[in-house]
Amino acid sequence: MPTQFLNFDLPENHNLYPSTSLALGNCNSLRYYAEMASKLAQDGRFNDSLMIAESVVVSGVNAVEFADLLNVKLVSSGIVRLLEEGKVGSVVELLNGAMQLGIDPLKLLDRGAINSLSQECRRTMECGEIEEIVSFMETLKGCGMPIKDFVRPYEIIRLCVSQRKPNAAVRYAHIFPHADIMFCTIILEFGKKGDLVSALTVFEASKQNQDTPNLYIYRTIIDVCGLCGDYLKSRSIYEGLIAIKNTPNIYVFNSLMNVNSCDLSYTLDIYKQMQKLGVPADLTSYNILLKSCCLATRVDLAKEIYGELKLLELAGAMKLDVFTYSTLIKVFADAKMWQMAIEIKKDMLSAGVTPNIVTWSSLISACANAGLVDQAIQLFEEMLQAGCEPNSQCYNILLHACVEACQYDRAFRLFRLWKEHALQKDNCEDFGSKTDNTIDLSSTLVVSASIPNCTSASPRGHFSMRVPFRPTTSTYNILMKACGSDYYRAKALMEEMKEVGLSPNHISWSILIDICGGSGNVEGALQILRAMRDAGIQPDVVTYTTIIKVCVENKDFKSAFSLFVAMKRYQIKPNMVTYNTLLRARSQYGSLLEVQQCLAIYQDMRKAGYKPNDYYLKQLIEQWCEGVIQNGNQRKCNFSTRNRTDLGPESMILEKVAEHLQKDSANSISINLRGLSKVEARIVVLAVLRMIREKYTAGDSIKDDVQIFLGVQEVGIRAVRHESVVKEAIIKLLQHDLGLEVISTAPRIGNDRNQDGINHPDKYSKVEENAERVILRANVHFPTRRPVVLQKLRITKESLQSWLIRRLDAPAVHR
DNA sequence: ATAGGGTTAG
Repeated sequence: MPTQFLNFDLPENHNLYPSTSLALGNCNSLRYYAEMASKLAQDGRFNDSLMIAESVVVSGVNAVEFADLLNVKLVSSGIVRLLEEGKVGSVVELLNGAMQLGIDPLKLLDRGAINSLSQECRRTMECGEIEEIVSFMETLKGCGMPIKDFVRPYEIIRLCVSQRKPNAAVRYAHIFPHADIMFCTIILEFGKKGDLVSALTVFEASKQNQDTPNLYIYRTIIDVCGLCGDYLKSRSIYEGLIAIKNTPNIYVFNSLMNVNSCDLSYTLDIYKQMQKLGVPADLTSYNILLKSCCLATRVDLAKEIYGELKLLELAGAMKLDVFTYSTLIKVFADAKMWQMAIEIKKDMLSAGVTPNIVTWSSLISACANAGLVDQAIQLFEEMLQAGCEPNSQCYNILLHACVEACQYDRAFRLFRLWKEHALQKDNCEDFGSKTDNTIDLSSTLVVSASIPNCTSASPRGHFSMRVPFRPTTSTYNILMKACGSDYYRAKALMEEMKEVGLSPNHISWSILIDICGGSGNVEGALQILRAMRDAGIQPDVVTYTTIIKVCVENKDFKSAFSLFVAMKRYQIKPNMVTYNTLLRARSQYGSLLEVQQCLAIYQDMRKAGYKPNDYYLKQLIEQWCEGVIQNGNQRKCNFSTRNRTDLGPESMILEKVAEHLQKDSANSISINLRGLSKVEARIVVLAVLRMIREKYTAGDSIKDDVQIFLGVQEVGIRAVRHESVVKEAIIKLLQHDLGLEVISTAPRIGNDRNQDGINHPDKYSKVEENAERVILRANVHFPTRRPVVLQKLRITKESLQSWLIRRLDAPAVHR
């Protein structure tokens, strides 16, 4: 018997040894202890109450028998009181304690207590104490309470998601008998918030106590990868599934293909894998493949798939649906093949598939992309006649069609028409109820099918239908584009957007910048960029590219470059368009700094993984380098036509030039021509000379000879020949074209037919050539015995100096 | 349970 018992404030005549008396089978005693426990609970002394219960149970009494004798009202009032005092912990202990003794905690609770518990749940929820609420839920669930009635599971999940608490969410999921379903919901919710890290945490936790993977969860996390833009992650999740020798089902495959639809080759690969694993593709699989073709602009392949699908349909194995046809229409719409899109529509109708709003939108978009506004409007009317209600997106496509075709007035007329109808409707319904002058465009409007300016042969419809017209931010953005160069009109539209309760987004601001900058107002455009930031809208890569374009167009290269630096500081990754906009800034290079800046951008572009395939840039650099040779346009022209064929797309010339122009010219200059072709070597040498000239003009003196490394003899006769060709060309360039003094400072290898012969007797080279053959064979076993002979040229300091002075006397042509 | 349409920069 616990000694604490003695300290209790017990009623008179109590028996300190319940077990003894109970052993005597005294029913009254049991009733007595139950009452005592109840009273203690009423006073909030749960520990003591539990102690009695424990003793009773230990003495061999059935817990249920004892529980039946407890006074629910008393116990419940104690629970209510403690909850009011905020002592949730004690209540939890009581409930857990009862359970351990085999007493159903539900038997201790009346309606009032349950209400209090429910209130406590709500309070904890409102305080956002997610860990507490989950613990509480665990207890309540353990007691067999209907926790779903206390707090809706979705609320708890949302709280976990907003607080980024994946572990709490996992604990909560485990409360449910079918935790997997909860896991999916949770993963998806994290995904919708873009929190892939948390989603993955939940995913990993869900794998813990599972002998076989739940494919539903796998599918969900793959979808979430797509939602969060990390499609590569979805691949590793799929590989994880394959690694544990599990065959994914069609849902996993379809999701994986969908998430990776931006990569057609991968999608096709997965398609093949599923065939290999014996998972038959369904219509969704094919629809996703079509989507992937669409994204990859592979019209041919999409056609092929369509052909196969038609065969399958003929065989009765498939029934193409509205998704198939809509996607196909999109394929052709994007490819500007509007007739084909119309063909698909015919196919669809004859197959008995009804076009829906998406199909119609894609069809309208097909005409829009082809610049056929009348056709687009005709289709719009046809859609209305078919009883299909347009939505905002559809309106936007139509407006965009007008804008693309530069029919700005028409776009505004359509917009005004739709808006007026909305107002009419609004006035009819609650006339005079509006006190402010804001326009509620969210109501339904009546639109007549007869649209102004419709020159097509379409029937002037006398029907009208109820059409919801809700302009979106997109609608206004398109209209802002329709302002052409009218900056104030665009600005007014942005104001109107705010008045109707829409928020301008980064696109709206970018358009405004474009329009402002289009009129040559660089400073104004820069101001808008600042205003945008002040408004809390973060510029994106397009915003920056737009404003860089504005600067470039107005020859403000300094601002363009500093904007480029700024965007990188804001961790906005430039893309191909950004780089090209910057690199195409100049039609000719002047200063060394300009060239260095440009090459830095070029190198950055390469580092970012963009293919440097810019002939224009190469041409500019070559032009700049050639500028160092003054005499004769003839030679220059000659050269530029020749080198365009010589510099293949693989040429690393810009990289090489960049490398040399970055060198610190304060120290001695050296030029490394190893591995370069004749043409490339020429450009690099000229680039360095031009740099020297620029630096000299700026006040730097010539400190040393310029070293030119031609390469190391190591590859064999062929390489030697090639190198001597380069060497000859460079010597010719330096001596003949530029009048510089060149000294060859290394023992020559191979048959050099050059005339400069300062210190190379012919017999020496013969010996070397013979030695080469021998060494090549021996080299396999004794690599260290291979002689490494560096080919080197040197331009003397003195001749450079006199060259530079000559330069100054006769100013350069290319400036 | 999976899938589809609109707006910005070259």
